[in-house]
Amino acid sequence: MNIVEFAKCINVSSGTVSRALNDRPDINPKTRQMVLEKAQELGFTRNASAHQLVTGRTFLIRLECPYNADVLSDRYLIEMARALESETRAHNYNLLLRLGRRPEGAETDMCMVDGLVLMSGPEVNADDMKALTRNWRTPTVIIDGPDQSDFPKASHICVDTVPGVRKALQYFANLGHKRVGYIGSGFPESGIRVKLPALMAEAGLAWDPSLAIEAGVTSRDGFEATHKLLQLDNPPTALLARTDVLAFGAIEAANSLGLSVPKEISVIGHDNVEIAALASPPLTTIAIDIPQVARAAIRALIGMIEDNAEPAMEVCGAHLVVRRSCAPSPI
Amino acid sequence: MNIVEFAKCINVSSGTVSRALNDRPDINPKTRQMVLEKAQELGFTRNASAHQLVTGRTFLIRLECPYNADVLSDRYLIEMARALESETRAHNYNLLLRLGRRPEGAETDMCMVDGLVLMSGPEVNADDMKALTRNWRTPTVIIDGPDQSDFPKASHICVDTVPGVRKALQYFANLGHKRVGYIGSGFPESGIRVKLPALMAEAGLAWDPSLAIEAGVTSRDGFEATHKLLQLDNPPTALLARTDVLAFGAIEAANSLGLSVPKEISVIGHDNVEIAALASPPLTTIAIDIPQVARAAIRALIGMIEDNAEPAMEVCGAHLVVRRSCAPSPI
DNA sequence: CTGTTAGCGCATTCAC
DNA sequence: GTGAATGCGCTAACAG
Repeated sequence: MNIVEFAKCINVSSGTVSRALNDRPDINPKTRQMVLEKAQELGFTRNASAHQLVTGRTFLIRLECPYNADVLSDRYLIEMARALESETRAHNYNLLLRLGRRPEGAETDMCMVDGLVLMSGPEVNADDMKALTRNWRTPTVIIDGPDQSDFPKASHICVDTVPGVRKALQYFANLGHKRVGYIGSGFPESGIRVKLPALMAEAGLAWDPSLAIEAGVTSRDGFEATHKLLQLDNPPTALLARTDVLAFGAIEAANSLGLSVPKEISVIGHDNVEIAALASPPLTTIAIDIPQVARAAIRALIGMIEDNAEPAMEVCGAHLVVRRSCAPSPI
Repeated sequence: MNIVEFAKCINVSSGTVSRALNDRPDINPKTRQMVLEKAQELGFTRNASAHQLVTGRTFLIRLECPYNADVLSDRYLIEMARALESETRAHNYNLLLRLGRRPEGAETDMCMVDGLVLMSGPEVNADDMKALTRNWRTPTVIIDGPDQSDFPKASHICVDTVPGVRKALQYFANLGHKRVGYIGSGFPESGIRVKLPALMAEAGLAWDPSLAIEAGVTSRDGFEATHKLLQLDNPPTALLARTDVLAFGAIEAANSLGLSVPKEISVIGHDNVEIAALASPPLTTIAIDIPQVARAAIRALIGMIEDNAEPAMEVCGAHLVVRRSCAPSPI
């Protein structure tokens, strides 16, 4: 049933139906009410394509993740998708999902969107971005790291882990720890590693380079790094790991040396991986407030779409999820 | 630029352009070639909404996950979304994402789709399904467990974990294990628990009910259950856990009793959680072949959409991902 | 406030 | 093989 048939059924014109459906002011409230009720009753739904054609709006937002996420970012991805979806839905938009790199060229896209959410990632460069946005003709928000790429036409939501690290170190300091070890990965580019001395100082902690050690990615790597660390003459009493997986390895290493976590040694991870809460002990970890990021992103995007707002820029800092892997310093 | 303007630019009629774009036979191949090249050159893209209006097709498929996944199914969800997205894209469709339960009523959906992929889940009932599909007017494929719900108008892809359990037990048997323990959760509804005696027999393993023990969901629960199991007079040499998280607890428990995995005790998990590959030892686990499920689902769905095919039904069994948490029986 | 009507951009007849 | 004309279902502008 189309709008004119439906209008005939209920003895009004198609114009009136359209006004009711679109919540226009120039209609008698009682008429609107009646139309809406009848629509429900007779199961009339307007044809979305025709609506789109004439308004030029699709109420579609596309989420692009143009990289092949490694296992560790899966959690981040699904949580982000979940948050973005619920946020777009709250604004009556639908979320289109596109994962992974696109084969070059061949973009016969049977689908127009009102806005774009671009997740930036390690393997994504400026040209990719430009291609994805078709030269920024569509309102776009980019979710990326603190070193924001320079795309003046797009909104930016920057997720910055440094505040989380800051809180973790402060937390250690408050628990009386003096010697804090760091198990990193990807030295030297790893942004955190270079900022560590300053962050330690900020928390009132002494900085000892021999306590910062590079590991790989598996829990075994964390295990081995921790083994070395704990066999130092003056070992750390607290450990900050670059990822939760490394942290799990660290806990294992401590246990294998007869040290219990958190009583004798405290551990903080990073990522808030799904298992972290279910591990024993439940892992304290640095986490990004994903719903907050999603909220900021969609707010900025819809501002651009609906109110022609200027590109916005917002920074979302990580925080600390306190569970049970930390305790006061034994020393 | 619309189709008629573009046509004028290149001195043909809009009809010809349309024929070229839609790959119709009744056009001179050279003309088609020319039109396509010019379109590329001038950056002409046809308006998707108008195309949709006139053809009634949107090339949109919606993925519905009408339950609030617990952390453990996140991995399953993201992997499934990834696989479905890549599969739909291969067929030139776009994937629309909808997660979580919908607020009842209020379905003013600004969006028409050609097909629906419904992930069934623990909290989903028949009425939910019916509401989501608008009484099965849209081609639908349901991805659910082996106890398929009876929706004759929809295609079904059933994921069945039993074959995975079968392979795990067979694997244990081949390694010479005689006493295999089971750490479950959610007794007695847990389908696997009731089938266990038969499956054990099938693998040539003796069935001892005292070796099947119920645990909760955290790794601590797995730890405690395993502790009990290993202090039996005649303890198992191999352990099958209902989830990877329980398996991690089991490994910890074994270690704490001075037993090394896999040398002295073998462990198999279930879910292929992201950390499983990065743990030490890397965990052997029962996993679903998600890309296979996605392929089957999209194939069935597109058959219904494009060829008016009958609802299909396919079963996808789980398999075993062998890593390094199992070894020959020490006894 | 409501009915009438002219497009929106495209695919698809029908003529040629 | 190609061009011209009709209609898809809706919104918005105009007339009453």
